[in-house]
Amino acid sequence: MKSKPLKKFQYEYPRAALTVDIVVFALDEEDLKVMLIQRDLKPFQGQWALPGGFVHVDETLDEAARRELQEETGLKDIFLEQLFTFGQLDRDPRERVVTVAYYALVNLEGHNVQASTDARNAAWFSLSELPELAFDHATILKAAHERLRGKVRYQPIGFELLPEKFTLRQLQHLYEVILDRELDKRNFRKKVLGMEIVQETDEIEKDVAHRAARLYRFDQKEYERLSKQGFHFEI
Amino acid sequence: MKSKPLKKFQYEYPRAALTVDIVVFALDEEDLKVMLIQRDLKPFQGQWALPGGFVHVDETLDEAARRELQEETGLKDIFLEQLFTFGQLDRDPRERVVTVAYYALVNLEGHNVQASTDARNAAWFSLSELPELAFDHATILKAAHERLRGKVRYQPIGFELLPEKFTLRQLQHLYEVILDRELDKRNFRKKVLGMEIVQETDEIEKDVAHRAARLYRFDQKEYERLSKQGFHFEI
DNA sequence: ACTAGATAGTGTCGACAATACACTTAGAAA
DNA sequence: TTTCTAAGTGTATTGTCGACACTATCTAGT
Repeated sequence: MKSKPLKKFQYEYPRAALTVDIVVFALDEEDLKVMLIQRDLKPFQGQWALPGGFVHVDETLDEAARRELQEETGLKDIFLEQLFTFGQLDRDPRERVVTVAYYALVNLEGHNVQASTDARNAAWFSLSELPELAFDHATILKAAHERLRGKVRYQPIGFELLPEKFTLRQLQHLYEVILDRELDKRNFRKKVLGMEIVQETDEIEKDVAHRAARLYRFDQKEYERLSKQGFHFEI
Repeated sequence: MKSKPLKKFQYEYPRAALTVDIVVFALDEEDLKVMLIQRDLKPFQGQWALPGGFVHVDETLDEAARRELQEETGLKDIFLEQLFTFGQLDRDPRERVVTVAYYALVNLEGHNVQASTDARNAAWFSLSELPELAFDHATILKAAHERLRGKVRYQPIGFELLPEKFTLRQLQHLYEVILDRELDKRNFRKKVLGMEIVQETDEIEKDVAHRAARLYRFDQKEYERLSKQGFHFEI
């Protein structure tokens, strides 16, 4: 049996533990997905939870979030943004734990999650078919979803959910899924192509059983240039 | 001399200290103001800083923010919202301190700050005439200012900066100061009165050396009712 | 070779919202 | 009574949003 470690870090007043939790969104043909981890330790053993863990004392919050994400899901170099900090007293049954929640956006094609993590433990869930979640993770997930819905309309973060080259149909589908309403194809194209941040490529999609659509690319540089001139993205 | 307290709270791993800091905004005739506290302890002794302090292990983050606000400035029952959590490694020279930043909005007429705090220590500063700030508080203040500018346009939080009854001129002035641009009087009135959340009272302003303007009141109930029906506030 | 099936791609019109713009009215002070 | 200051009010123009339907292109199947 492993001996109990010494508790050698001492403070004058009790301190909350600090964690990060990450809501990772991805998109497939049907739906918005979120990545969950099945817990193998108590509490909530066996239940699904957001990826996350304790913040080390020598790393920033962003670093902690990226580290945990890579350790638990294999994902790295993805869009990651702080969401909110949750500090309810009873959110962890063991002791006082404050968690800084993040949300991340990833395109499924570019990042193979299965290859880099234990497949028994990590899985994508459709937002409409969530299992019961550990801790207050359902609350966190809901907040992340609301943030995404709100933010996607006036900041071009949605592109993070798509491969580098995408069709306008994919882009429209993305907004339809996140905003949960149908959009008019012609009006959508008019609007997107009217902004000069979506760049036509000379490629078309492949392996489709119908007329192939043109591929476009998001022009980050141009977006930043226009933003400085007061341009305001909006869908 | 006071004896050194015992360090009786022990943990297996080192823990960051957790604080809250609050950016309190108010508005006067000219300008947007922020409340600062002059520090009487090291580090940054004598320098100006945001009100704030350590989170107790038995209180939520919101509770900590409200408690610190009342202790240090006397302000209570005011609009308060979480802003962002700052976790740079070197933001406090003593040790690792993570701070959950809040911003607050207060109307100067309704809350007498001077009466309830040590006047040597707390003061309002115009955003254009800030002193050098302790820690990373300049960064936090900037983030709060940006959040306010962004949020005031699509959520009716600006009213928190005005007295219960206000003239449309005051309301317009508020938006002009926060958004930092001039607005057209007729268009502004048309828009505000067109939304049904600003309620005419039968009073007019007093003690002005010109024609007195009508006073209006923000109708929170009506706003909530309309919001549920999909109404979207926007200035 | 032809057909069926599926999605790509395209323009106009009407409704409503945003903007620009100037004079009269009311009250206080001199 | 005059002057000063801000309150209060309407219209015309321009720009944006939303509704709406057909032809073009490619693949797969017969």
